[in-house]
Amino acid sequence: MKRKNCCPIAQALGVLGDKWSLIVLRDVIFGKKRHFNDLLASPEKISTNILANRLKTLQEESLLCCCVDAENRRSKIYTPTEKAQDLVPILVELYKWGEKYNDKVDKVDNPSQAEPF
Amino acid sequence: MKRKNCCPIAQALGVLGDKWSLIVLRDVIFGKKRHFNDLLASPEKISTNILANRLKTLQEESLLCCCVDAENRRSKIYTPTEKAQDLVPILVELYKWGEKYNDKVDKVDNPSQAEPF
DNA sequence: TAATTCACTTGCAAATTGCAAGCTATCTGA
DNA sequence: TCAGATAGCTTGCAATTTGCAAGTGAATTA
Repeated sequence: MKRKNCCPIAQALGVLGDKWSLIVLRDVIFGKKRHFNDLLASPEKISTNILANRLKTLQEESLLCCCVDAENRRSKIYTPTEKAQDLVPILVELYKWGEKYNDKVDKVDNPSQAEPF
Repeated sequence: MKRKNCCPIAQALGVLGDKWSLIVLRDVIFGKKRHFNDLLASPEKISTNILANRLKTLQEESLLCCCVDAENRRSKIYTPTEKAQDLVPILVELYKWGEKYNDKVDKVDNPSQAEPF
């Protein structure tokens, strides 16, 4: 979704306004997850093709950088850029809003998954 | 996208994490747009079926309420709830991030559309 | 060297989006 | 009063995106 000549909100949403980008960034920024399989393991259950695609586009948007693990060359390390770190206030506000309004969704049904993420 | 038993960020994104919901809410909250055709006219060019669908789901999520205009009964008035007003900090942070990182996208090509939204 | 692991890729079905046209109830002007 | 015009949708259909399962190839470990 290209959004030229738009307000900054629409421009931000052009990069972040999909189902998965902010979930991946949450895990990289707060969860300190660095590997493909770490990111796959989050409770939202992203599928492998979507994750691979999101990692690609997030690199194209300069939100993640990727390097090969020096000690295990089949493993790649994804790290957030400063541009991604600057998403922290957005993620914090999303957290606060989600906590205020959506946090009563069947906590009881499966308490074993009650951890934040 | 139902996101039970998830962190508040994922729960918030379950409601807001699509291409259009936050654009519509931006126009209702900041643009003070109240009618279907006002919302259709935003520069992002949402189509009628998507707008109708979003207005429906945003009502189901208690983010908008809808009433008939007393003076023009074919017209409906959509107003943001308190739950929607509480999205202001999220929209502000999105604005700031979008302004910082994505605001250099061809301003020159069409300066007539340089207004925020 | 055989099995395992990591990071994907592929194929395909289902869901969502986008575009254009049409529809119904209300309203406005002659 | 009655022929447009207008507001808010709905419908049909093609294109794009998502989701699931299975498979691939290089690197690593047993």
